[in-house]
Amino acid sequence: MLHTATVNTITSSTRKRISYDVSCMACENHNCLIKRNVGAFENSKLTTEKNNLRCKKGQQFIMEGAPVNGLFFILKGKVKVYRTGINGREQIVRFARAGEIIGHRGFGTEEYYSIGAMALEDSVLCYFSKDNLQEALMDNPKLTYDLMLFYANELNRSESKVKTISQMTVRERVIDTLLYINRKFGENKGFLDVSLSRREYAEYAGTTEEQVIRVFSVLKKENLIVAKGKKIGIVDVQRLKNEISEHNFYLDS
DNA sequence: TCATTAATCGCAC
DNA sequence: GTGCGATTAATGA
Repeated sequence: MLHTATVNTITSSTRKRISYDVSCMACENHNCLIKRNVGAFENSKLTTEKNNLRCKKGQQFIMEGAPVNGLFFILKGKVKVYRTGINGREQIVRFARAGEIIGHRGFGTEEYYSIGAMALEDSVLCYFSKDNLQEALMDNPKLTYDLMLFYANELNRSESKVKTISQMTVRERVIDTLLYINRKFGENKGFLDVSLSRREYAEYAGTTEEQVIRVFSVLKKENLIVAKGKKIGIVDVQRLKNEISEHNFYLDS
């Protein structure tokens, strides 16, 4: 009755919702834009009509070409955002962790998603309808400003990624990818705290799976990384950074 | 455990 | 650098 009383707007299919279907007020996720500004709109429709969505690992929750009705925030878990290229090859646009926004480029004038999104592990998402969010943005400059900062960052990163892909060698692109993953997800017990396939590294770096494998095994020999199956660990972040910054392409983002 | 799936390597282009 | 196929390792039901 207290904070399980959400739902009944968008999802017609009955999903099991146990915990995590929590109100924004009680939310623990302080990275979240909504949470950080929640005081301003305590009982607005934005928070009361929020939906929670549970995604299993590998589950796609945004389909390319689907109409945009709202935005997703990650409450818990990790997600990849990608675009399908010409020959069916995927290009991973970015990764996202708890507190980040998914599907924001579709916000505003665009009617359909130009990207797809998939959970990399079991995740919980918050879904806000476009209308409610628009209303909240109109009323809360602080929220709007925070969102703008987020957009600015994303734009900056995506611009530097263009440079990365067009001007760096494969080895450098793979290193750049590793550093990005490291910045984004951090590490745990010496390994990057996310489980990605070689193919996914390749899709982000803009190469093929084989190239990633080759670069990985070279880096292993040079004692720059360690690899145990899917788990990748960076031994010496600074040396990897140096290798890229020599070429002046490294941008912290 | 066994079957499926991913990682790796070698080789041709 | 890229792409294919065979071999080997890892994962999960």
